[in-house]
Amino acid sequence: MNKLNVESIHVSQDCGSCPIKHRAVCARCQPDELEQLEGIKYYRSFEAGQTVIWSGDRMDFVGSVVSGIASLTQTMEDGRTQMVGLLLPSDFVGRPGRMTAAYDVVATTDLVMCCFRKKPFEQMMEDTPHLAQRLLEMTLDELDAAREWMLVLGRKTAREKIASLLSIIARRDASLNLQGVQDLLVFDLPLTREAMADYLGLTLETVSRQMSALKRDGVIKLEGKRHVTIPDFSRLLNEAGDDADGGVMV
Amino acid sequence: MNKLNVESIHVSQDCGSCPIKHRAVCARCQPDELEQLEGIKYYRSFEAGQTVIWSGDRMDFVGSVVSGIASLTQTMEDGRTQMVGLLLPSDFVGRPGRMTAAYDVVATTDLVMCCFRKKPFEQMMEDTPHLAQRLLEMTLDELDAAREWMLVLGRKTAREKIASLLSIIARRDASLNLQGVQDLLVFDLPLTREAMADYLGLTLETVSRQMSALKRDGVIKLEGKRHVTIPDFSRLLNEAGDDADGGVMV
DNA sequence: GGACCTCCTTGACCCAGATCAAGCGCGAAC
DNA sequence: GTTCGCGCTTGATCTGGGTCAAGGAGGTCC
Repeated sequence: MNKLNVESIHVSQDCGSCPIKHRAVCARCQPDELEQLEGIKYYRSFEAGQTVIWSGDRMDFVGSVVSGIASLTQTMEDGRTQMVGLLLPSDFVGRPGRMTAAYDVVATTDLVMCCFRKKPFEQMMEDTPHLAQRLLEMTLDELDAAREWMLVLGRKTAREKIASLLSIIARRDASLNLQGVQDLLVFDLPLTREAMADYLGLTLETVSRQMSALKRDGVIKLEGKRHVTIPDFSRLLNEAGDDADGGVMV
Repeated sequence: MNKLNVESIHVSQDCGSCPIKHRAVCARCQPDELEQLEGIKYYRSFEAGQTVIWSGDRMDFVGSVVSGIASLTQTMEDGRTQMVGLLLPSDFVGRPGRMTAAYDVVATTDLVMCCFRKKPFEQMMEDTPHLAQRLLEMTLDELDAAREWMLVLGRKTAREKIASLLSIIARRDASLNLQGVQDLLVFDLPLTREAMADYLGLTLETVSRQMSALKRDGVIKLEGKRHVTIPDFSRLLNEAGDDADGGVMV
């Protein structure tokens, strides 16, 4: 797992065969606009655990996650940390018009990013409305997700927090694999217990205990530490404190 | 305080003299675009405590807060509530392209909004890049604020949470009154203890106790329940767990 | 004046989750 | 094989903030 993933380095240079072309910032672009983008783009790969950029660093690119998962993290002076975003394939990194990174960006799994040089990207934003329109849409979605997460952080119990996180990962995983949310869901957790704790505002011990409790109660099944099976998704949603009505896909 | 505020109903119909014209969605619009906006806009006033719109309701307008404060709130089935946004003058309400409201919007103080009919506003968004550009900028700012708040909710102690909220209100109040953040700041809290608790993920008892503690320790002074004096802003920032370096204005 | 709000404060007690600590499982390095 | 070390689990104990309960301050209405 720690040796370099060769496949992820020799990535497609061609937007036409890009796996995220339907959901990324460039999703609305016309062929000529894509061509323009190809001229300012380049790929970067990171191994799990590597830091993509530190908060406060000068940032001369923006980009999309092509494969793998990255996390946005904030850290207080005394070391307390809070994850404030989970970046999945097609998610956008960086902010046009801003010089420096506002958060630490860390590769949670092996990661491939499609980066655009910031200056020309900003210029294109002004010229081609398609880019800005799509970015607005994506930013509004992220804002909704952040607000959803504020409810989790502010008002949910530890058990509900874990169930919320699992249901989000399960739902997204199902949507990546192009299948609806069925009753039976199987996936691998892409996060360590510590990363889960940082996302949920808990300690890793509490995460571990609640995972054990959900397993004991039959809400989830665990093989090893990471392989999760969810026998009844609406049960999980119930545990998360959400309405159990919707297995609605995003 | 509960009787209708007549002044706030007879509001300006003229964008030229609008108090938020430099910061609202329309800030980038050209004179002809403003004229077009004037054609689809109307004002609405609300008394403190009134609900502007309920989550899930059909929403056929978007708009800006002109004066007063509104809050975005999420509620769980069992009644637990979390405030997920504090809307100040110039802040935008609603999401173009979405049919229904995602959150409860409540007037925290007496409130005046400048509303645009949604359909024609969406059309204008497509036609005039200035609107979409400004909205993107504002949405990115809100996303940053939401992420900042995730750190507060997930990792800060009750005392730090209160200090964080007070510093945010103090800073914004200073910026509204067009004065920098000085050492001595005075303002009226626009929130009840309960609203503060809903924002901070605490109970109102804890809010009250921590306010008393901060007063006892000389971090703040209180006259009545709402009138706050901050004798040393950097001290407050310290209590909030933030770097005490910056009295930087936004 | 008194009655009755609403908003807030304070005290006593309790519990969910943090903290501190020990140890397990498993893959990598030697 | 043995020895690391990392990620994780589990137990014992502590504590910050929740819960329950009583009452105060100040405003409005009669």
